[in-house]
Amino acid sequence: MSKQDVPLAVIDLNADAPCCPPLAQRRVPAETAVVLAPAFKALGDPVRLQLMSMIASAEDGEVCVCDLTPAFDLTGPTISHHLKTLREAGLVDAERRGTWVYYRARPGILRQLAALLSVEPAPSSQA
Amino acid sequence: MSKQDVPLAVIDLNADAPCCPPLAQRRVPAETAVVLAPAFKALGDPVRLQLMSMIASAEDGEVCVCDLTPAFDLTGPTISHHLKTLREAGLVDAERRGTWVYYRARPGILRQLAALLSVEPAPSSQA
DNA sequence: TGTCAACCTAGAGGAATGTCAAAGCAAGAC
DNA sequence: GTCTTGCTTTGACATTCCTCTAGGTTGACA
Repeated sequence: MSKQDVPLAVIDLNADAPCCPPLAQRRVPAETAVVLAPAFKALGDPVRLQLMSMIASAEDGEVCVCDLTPAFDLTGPTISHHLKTLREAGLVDAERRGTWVYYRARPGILRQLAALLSVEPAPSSQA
Repeated sequence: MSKQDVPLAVIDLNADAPCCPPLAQRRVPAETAVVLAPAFKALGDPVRLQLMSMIASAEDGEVCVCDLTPAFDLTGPTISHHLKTLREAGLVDAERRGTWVYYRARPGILRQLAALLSVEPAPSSQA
């Protein structure tokens, strides 16, 4: 069922620990970039960024699609398409429970992306 | 020279302080998503992710384009195009000094993106 | 079993993106 | 002043993406 036959190499997107040093600390290798770029790309759409936020900030840790769809001026299939993009990027997980489908965030990869973007707290270097 | 006439509203991409609470803490408003999604989109390409990393991790704080181009199997104009994308997303700044053009990272927006993605350190909730 | 609701998949059309070759502009060398 | 080098811009083409309508699949309930 997993459509992603991308060779993950040494990078485990499910791991909770950061996979790589910050982007600003050492040059990101090509293989790492190929694996992580799709995750950023998935967040590169305003609708998906909001979907991701709604899912990740859910109190119960999960959200029903029936709660996501009415929050946008888009049709059901379009929302479904965006959710599929987030799923294939490894950012969320879906589970059908009875009639409804619930989405849940994967904090591991989110943590890795944040770690990759992290910068020294105090700029004070130039300017 | 700044081509971005996007209404930044209350979100200042140049600010050093995070503009918004983490994505997983509270739902990202639509206006915030519209402003920040292009930055993620710009990082959503493996070449640009590597370019961003090379620029941000430069020892002198800046990199000459002449050092960036030979690092990829792409033509000069293509690298220039990707750099323009990073520039328009507000992630880097360019400055011509003599014959060469130097690129420099903007740590402010990088810090904001990292803050938006930040998650609680200890999962320990499920799994 | 039949019917209904919720969600996903398939296919199509228009827009945006990635890449290159060719041309243009700016700065230094002779 | 003219030539050479370095980078960007322009134009073109193939690919990918976003959105929709139409149809399919799964589960609940009478």
